[in-house]
Amino acid sequence: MTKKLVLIDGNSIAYRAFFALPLLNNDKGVHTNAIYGFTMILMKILEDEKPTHMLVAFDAGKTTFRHKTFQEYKGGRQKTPPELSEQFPFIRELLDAYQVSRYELENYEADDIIGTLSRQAEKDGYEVKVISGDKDLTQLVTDKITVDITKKGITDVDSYTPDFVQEKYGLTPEQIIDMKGLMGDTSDNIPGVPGVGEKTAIKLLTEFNTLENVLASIEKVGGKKLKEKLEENREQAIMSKKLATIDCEAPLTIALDEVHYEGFDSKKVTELFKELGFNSLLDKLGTEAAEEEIEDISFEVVSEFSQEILTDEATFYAEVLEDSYHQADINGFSIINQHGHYYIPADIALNSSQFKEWAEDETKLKTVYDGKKTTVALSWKGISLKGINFDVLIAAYILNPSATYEDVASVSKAHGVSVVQHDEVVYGKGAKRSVPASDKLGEHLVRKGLAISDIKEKLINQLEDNDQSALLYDLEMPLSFILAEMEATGIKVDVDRLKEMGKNLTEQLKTLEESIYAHAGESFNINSPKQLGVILFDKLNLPVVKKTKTGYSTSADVLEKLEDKHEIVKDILHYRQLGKLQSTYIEGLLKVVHSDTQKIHTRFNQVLTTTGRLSSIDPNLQNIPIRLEEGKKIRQAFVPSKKDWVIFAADYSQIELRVLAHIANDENLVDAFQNDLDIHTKTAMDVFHVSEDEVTSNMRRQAKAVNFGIVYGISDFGLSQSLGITRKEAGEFIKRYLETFVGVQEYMEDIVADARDKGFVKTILQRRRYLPEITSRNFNLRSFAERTAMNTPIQGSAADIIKKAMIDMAERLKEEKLQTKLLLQVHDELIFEAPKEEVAILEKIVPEVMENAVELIVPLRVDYSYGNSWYDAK
DNA sequence: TGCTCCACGC
DNA sequence: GACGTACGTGGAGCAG
Repeated sequence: MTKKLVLIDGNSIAYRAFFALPLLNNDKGVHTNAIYGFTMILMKILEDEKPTHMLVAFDAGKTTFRHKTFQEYKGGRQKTPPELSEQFPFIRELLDAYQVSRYELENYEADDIIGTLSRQAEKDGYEVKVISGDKDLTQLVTDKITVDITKKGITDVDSYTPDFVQEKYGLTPEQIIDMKGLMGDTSDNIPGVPGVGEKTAIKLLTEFNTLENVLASIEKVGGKKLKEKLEENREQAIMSKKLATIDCEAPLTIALDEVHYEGFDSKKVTELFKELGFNSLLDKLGTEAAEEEIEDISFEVVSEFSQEILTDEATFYAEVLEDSYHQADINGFSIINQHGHYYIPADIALNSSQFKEWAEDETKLKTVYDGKKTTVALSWKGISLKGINFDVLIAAYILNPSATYEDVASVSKAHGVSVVQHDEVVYGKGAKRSVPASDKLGEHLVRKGLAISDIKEKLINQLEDNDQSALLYDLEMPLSFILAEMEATGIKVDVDRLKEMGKNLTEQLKTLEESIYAHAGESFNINSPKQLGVILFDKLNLPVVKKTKTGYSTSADVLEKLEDKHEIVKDILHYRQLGKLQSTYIEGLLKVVHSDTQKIHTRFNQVLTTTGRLSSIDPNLQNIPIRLEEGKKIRQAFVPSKKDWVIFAADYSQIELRVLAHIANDENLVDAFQNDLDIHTKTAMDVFHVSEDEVTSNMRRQAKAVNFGIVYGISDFGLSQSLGITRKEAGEFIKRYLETFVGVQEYMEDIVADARDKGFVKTILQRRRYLPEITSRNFNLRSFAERTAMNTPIQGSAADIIKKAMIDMAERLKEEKLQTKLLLQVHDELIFEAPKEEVAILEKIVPEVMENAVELIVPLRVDYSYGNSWYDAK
């Protein structure tokens, strides 16, 4: 058996873990995030790599031999935060419990220890794996030495092999140090050659191979400036290279055979986990031994279908690599069932009537990952997918809406299954993204199928434990089928109308542009905040109201304050407004209209927001203008898809505040809604202690802003911004509001306490959001978590309600045998298209269904309207 | 290509 | 007392 050595860059991994995770702490007030992250990585490595030898290297002390070469080496670094320093002793203790060797050496960095040992091990025939967060280590890569560099998360890594280095940089691993010599490294304060970045360094090294050769052949280097820079910084480059070079002959006092890994001391590890409060890891520790890892997989490439493949129950995966799945190619399928693992090339499936029959048979049950995507992609191929009975993606989202769901691997790895690689690894990214050869694609798709099928049971159990099964089966999954239909249906756009508006805008913009240039006395790019700032604040000497990180702020609220100071300002505001309409809405929408049908097909992301709301992309149809008349006209271009049909829109009135009234059971608020009062006026009356006819429009505006703040969980600062008052005044408002609505005040206090206690908050339909930062000692993090605790149940329950309404509505439309189609959802609003003759019945059933989606202690109210376009449905 | 600024909706 | 303060999508400019 080959010997396998794993070397971990201890400091680097501890840092990565510390910054990647929120500042957790255990019941004794010890911070544990770095320890926790370190443990996760350690467990993962032991499981994935099964090393025979292992060592964790640490940096020793502050100075190393490199400081003799360059005093400022690693200068300007932030001091290690005390919250991290205090965790190092525990990390050492952890390693001892795991019986993993650790080592540090005076005057040397962890890099040098790792370099020296990896070279020795390679010579002795070991396979070597290095784990770090520092890309410098990639210089060590050889056929036998692989370096894993952590990415954004903590357990997610890029594996650097010679091929990977070649692909990423176009260089050999040895050339990494030449690259550092040229470009320097700001994090280590290595200077390099000024003006030379990664691109230039790679170009030079591709041509000249080494830094020394570059410097010896300066005359051959293209570009006069570059030549000069290299000439001037010759010494500095050589020194930089020397600094970046890992010493592979450090005088270690430890030998390879001393770092043999024999397995961990489970008693000590358990004890330590208990002390640290790592309960989830304790569970994992227990199950780990039982779990078998699938290393190699086998599968069959299907060329013809049989009963064996198209079974009554299966995991079914369809791959779509294009950005959008509308009218997209499907690149292949996989099916996992009791008989085996199958890869089905796209054309085999799509040309098979047996496959179509199976896909459309609702008694053939399918476990999927992203059923909506699968359904829509297949619907464009004339296949109406039925029988989905479990969606792993949605289940994972319900269990934790705060995680990001990028591909099957990200979901399965989060649930401890690692049979599948990330799409980026298999397909590449950016310009390099491509479909691999059939066998590689097939294996990847089968692995996805296996991962989906592997995590299913775990997800089911967790949902059951959390009382969230109904949320999956009765709300989110049925909703996904409705969304699929909405997306596939699309909404018709009057292209000529959009173009006409565009022409009009172009003219207006031209006029404004001329006027602006005349006021400025010169022409410049009005769309550039930087150039605009120079004109307004340097040339015209207008007072600076606000600055951004990079210069003057020119945002609308700033410009509004300057409106009466100079005529140019009004024009700029107008130019901005129209420019936004032109670029985002006219040009943006025209770009995504399907030329054959004149329809727009958005995609709703059902697994993105932490509150349970949907989002809409490509295009975003949830932010079409409505506030200002000029923008609202865009809605005239959204029309019914058939002659004699109308657009029918219905929206909930004040749904979030009604939800708040319900959850908080606030007597005053409940009373207001039961009597159907104007809630902002009522709020103004109570907060300002005046009668209804004494409420001024300004008082109502302020009350409205406070209500808005409550709904969105903004801070006193946020409220002060939206009202243009001081923070203190805003705080005063909030205080008075809470004194008026005591039920709300109590709710706010209780929900925060509850979140602190349980670690999460939930909505009326059991949607959860975890708030680990609610116990943070960092004021910002904690305050944010507290506002989130107050806000998520409100916004999330409102999202639950409209989702439920969509399901009930689809059901009702079917029952009534109507042709009406649901097209869009905009958070508290549903937009349909309908034949004129169905309007009468819609006027009855739409409000009825929406208002009765759930029962609250206050009534829900729905307003509706219809017309020849979305604009007219107001 | 990735970041910043700005602006639209709820 | 400071901290940096609903969320989401997308376009334009700009630096490297």
